[in-house]
Amino acid sequence: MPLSTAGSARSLAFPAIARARGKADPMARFSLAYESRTIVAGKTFLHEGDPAAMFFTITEGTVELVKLLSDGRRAILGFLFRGDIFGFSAEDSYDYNAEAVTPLILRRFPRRQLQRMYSDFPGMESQILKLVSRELAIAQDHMVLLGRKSAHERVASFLLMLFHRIGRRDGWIELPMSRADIADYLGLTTETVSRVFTVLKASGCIVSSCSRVRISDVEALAELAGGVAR
Amino acid sequence: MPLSTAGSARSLAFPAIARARGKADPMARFSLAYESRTIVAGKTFLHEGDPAAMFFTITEGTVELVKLLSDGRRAILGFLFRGDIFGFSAEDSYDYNAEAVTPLILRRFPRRQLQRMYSDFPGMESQILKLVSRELAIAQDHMVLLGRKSAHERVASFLLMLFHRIGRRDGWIELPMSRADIADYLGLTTETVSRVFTVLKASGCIVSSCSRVRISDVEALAELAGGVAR
DNA sequence: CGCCCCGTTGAAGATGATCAAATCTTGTGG
DNA sequence: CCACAAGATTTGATCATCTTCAACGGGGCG
Repeated sequence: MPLSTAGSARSLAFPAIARARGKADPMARFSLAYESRTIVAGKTFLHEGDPAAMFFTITEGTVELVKLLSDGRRAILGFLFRGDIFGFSAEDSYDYNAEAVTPLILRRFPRRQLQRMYSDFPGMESQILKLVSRELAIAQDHMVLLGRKSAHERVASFLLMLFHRIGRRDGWIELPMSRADIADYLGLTTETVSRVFTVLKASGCIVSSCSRVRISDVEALAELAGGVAR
Repeated sequence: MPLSTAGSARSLAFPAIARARGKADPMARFSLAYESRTIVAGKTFLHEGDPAAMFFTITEGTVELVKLLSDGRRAILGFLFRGDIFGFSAEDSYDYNAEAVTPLILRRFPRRQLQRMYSDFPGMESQILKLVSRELAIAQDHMVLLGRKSAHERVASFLLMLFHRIGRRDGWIELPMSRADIADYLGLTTETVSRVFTVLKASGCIVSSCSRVRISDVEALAELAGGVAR
């Protein structure tokens, strides 16, 4: 059972689950609740305000978490990839939408079993806590980006993040999301994102067609991205 | 990692601790670790990258969590008030600075006792998890603000948040932080913050002197703040 | 084949930043 | 208690970045 999360969490969640699995009975019960589900690209399959009955892991595909303002402005809180887990909430209802960026295969679990899981599998709750904490750290970095970085820095940071998350060995990144999605994630417009891509290409930092990017000069890009102080 | 908080933390952290306290022995041991400490206004008392040995609760005063970019740009992740708790981390080191906005009285606790606390006091870890989850939800709202709201909307949202957190019965809010702090929190400049205050005053939404604000027209301000869609 | 959506590019405009200076606060010492 | 200095806030003028509005081209899919 794939419980994991952004990047490094993968290495944390799996051992916990594996350990849990060994203990047979309660986990077997839990496993029965597994439900694999496919979702077409573009579908909003989880709505803000809905009772938070399930949480999910991504078997295949890319998800985006979306918040909307009443006048239609859109903010993307984050992108999620294979192995990531989401749908937890302190509240009884979701507080964002989740959309399928690509066709999805998800597993979903009833949240009401969480409490039982916690007591049945000591260590489970710690794993979840670590997961959420990491999520928060990522959110904080993103706040710095949104509050203080220029358009160029935002796009550069985004590409480096993507490369780190889903970059392939040969250096290419497949972009599952549209320019509009990138813009809503970075607090920019599609036009600005597009223009920055053009500049980065012209300056030799990246090679890119529409849905693929290769970072050809990591240092230059990292320079552009503007790191945090230490 | 960061368990800081806002709003709801007050209602969570203290009861948890209080309940724990009742249980005598292990908690007594824990209590011995309590250490009250005063800190002068303006001091950075917790540094990004330092080993995360302690976590804190605020007995009196206001704290800000700060991230710096290498060129000096500053982002404030959040403000913390009496009763808030912070300094948790998924990592072994803090990943932000904490500064005293006002003179502080803090209690600090050794983080290495957390694990013991969790096992000694069932329910404790759940409280912490809830706290962090709430923190994350707040961070997500702030990302929407930073990514998609105008200067006016940001300031209006900020004032409403402050009123909700530390507003007094008579409607006045004491602003413990400077315009520069507000700017770094909202992703603006001090000049812009100041100008927006001026406009809000002129339009009759607020009454304000330098370090005090009264919201005279909550509806108008809420309108300006621009809520989330539902 | 043709349509439609997406991405790109161009031109003009607006919001907020930057630079500069005046005014107000606050804390200190006489 | 007052004067003064240092810092914070406000205001003004100008500028830059990014947005908005508009149009064009290309690729995928019916």
